[in-house]
Amino acid sequence: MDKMNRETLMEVFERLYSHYGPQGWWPGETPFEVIVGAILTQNTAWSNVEKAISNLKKDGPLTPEALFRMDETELAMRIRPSGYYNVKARRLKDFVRFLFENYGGKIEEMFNEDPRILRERLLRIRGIGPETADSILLYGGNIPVFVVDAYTYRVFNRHGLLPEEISYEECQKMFMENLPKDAGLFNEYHALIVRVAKEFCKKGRPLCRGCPLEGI
DNA sequence: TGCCAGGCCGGGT
DNA sequence: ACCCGGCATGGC
Repeated sequence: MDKMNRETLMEVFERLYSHYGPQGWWPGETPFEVIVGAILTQNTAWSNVEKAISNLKKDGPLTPEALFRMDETELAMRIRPSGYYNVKARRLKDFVRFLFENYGGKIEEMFNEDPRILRERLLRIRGIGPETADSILLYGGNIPVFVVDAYTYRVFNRHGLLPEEISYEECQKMFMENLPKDAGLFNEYHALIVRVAKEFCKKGRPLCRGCPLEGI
């Protein structure tokens, strides 16, 4: 079951990359927009997040200041298409408050923080768990941390590369200890996993005919 | 028409 | 340390 090693991990990447090419993640114009998207996409289809972000930009650029000023109820109404809009409005407000209290509302200043410390602090914000924190670090700050998500488990488990019962941290460690610490690589790798999962690794479909990882 | 989507929290064992 | 219900919209 667990035949994970450096060679396999790189082989998976090579296959996906040569099949799909670069994915150009994260979809978002600014690091702040990436962070907003990371929170809004929790257990939610990206197409819904796009509508929400579009609503947020309706009358002005999407900046920390704009969200800081916006009434939470108004914010909730705007992000309604992304689902869980009440909890997500609070999560966005909590993050922005954190940003202003600690880094003067400046995203660049936040990413000047030691990544290890920053991850810990992000995790203490309500509504930011391991995946969201790591997405913020990697796709917002270009910091080399590997993002693990439901697709990662499903793809690797279905191809017999990883045991089902494995924690987020363990799974992340597996990737990071066996791959060069390269933000560009981690960026593409995660995006490619999402891509192949959407096409060949849907829930309740054990067979993946034509999957680029077939027979690995 | 139900199931699913790039999670996370809080309360209960 | 896990387990589970709750949170909610839009697409297929």
